[in-house]
Amino acid sequence: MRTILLVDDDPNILTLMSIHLTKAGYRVEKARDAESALKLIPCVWPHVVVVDVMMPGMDGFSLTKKIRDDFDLPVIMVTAKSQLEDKEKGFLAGSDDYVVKPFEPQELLFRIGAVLRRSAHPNEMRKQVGSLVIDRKRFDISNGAETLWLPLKEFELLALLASSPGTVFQRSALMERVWGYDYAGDEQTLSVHIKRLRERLEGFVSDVQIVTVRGVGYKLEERT
Amino acid sequence: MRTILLVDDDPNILTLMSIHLTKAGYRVEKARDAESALKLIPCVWPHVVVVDVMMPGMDGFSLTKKIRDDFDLPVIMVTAKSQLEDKEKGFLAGSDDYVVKPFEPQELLFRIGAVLRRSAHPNEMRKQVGSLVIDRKRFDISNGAETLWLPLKEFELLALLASSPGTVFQRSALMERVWGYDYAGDEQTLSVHIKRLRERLEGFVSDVQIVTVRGVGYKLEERT
DNA sequence: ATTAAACTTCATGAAGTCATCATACACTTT
DNA sequence: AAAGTGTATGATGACTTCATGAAGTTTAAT
Repeated sequence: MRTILLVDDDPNILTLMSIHLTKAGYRVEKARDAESALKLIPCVWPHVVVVDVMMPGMDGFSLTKKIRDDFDLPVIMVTAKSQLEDKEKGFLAGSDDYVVKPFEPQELLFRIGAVLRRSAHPNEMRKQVGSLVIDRKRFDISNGAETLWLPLKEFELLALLASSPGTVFQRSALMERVWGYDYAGDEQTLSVHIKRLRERLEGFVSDVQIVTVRGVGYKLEERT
Repeated sequence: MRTILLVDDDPNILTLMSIHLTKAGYRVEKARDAESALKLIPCVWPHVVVVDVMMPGMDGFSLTKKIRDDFDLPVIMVTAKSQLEDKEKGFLAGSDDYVVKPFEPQELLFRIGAVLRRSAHPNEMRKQVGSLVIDRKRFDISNGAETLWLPLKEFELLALLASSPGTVFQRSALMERVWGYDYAGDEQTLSVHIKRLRERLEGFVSDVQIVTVRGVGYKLEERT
């Protein structure tokens, strides 16, 4: 079952959309403002976030950007702002779709469907690779017998690599997604974190390892 | 560089959109109808297809469905049909976005950008020639039984040659695309890499080989 | 304020890739 | 057959890239 997080300051709209989405078979979570949405995301890990632009406090553009930067989840913006420059701001913030109010609830459903079809879900709550289980909700990993807590960066690195085991992630891509696209720090920072992560994994699981692909990046591989 | 395939029976619209897209840095291919679009796709492998709904012959809905089924490429539908049931047909056919005419060319650009950001580009990720499979995602090659890792340059060379088996690539073209258009190094560098690549392939696959075309370049050929 | 943990940066070294050169070979042309 | 051009091959040193250890900085908790 797929979870949608709705963010809108108008409780009527929230309820209305919620009804349609629930009827269509989605699990729906609601937030009245950006701040609570950001707090909610790590708990419910929605598959898509539907964001209203005009809200008190942090607006929809900033929220979208933050969701994309911090969680890399798909976002659909919903708003009465139909100006081209608003759409531009929306897509620049990282929105996957931009729906202008008023719209038919059905259309939102179609668009959610389209976004879900195309999206990888790098942030699944629980992901298993070999005997290694990465649990985003508890923010720890386990090997069946014991659980281990990892520092933030190492956890995110591992979670990202584990989102597609076997796939090589370019160093630049890892940096972008763990540190943010505009991070200007040392290239070697990544190497150091990979090293520490390896040290921790070594004593913890024996059937999963981080492999260096020289000139490209790293991948998480299941040893056979 | 990203390639967009435009499919529309109206040559004016085709030209207009083409100008905007080219200006935005995309490579643009055009087709006047569904049939020629389907023929063109395997040749140019676009990253996104922009499809007009109303066309003589096969319409946009059927074309979209076929593109999704046969090639799994992202599709953006563009049409004057603004009815909800048309949108439904569009999204059901597998469309990734649906833009109603008239629209600002800029908006199409934003939406193409959004779709590209989310798409996995399955065509570029895996390619098979004979028994040889080149996997860009895993950054390795396999012959059905075992997998082999290649150094960066060799892998890119092979991937490029394999993108169009049987086609001769000029030496200059290979250099340009693997080393960059502004590379000023030795001409023989390419020969050396081809040699190493051949050595590795020799023991690995028996039905595919790199053939020298004297005075021109190289091609990847399937031995029959 | 003190301390510990996490994170970043820096310096160094090892491993491996890559570019280059010299030379050998193959095909073409005269 | 000889000269000329284009490609193959082997060897080598320069260069990249990454791993690692350690020092320095930030952050958070006590």
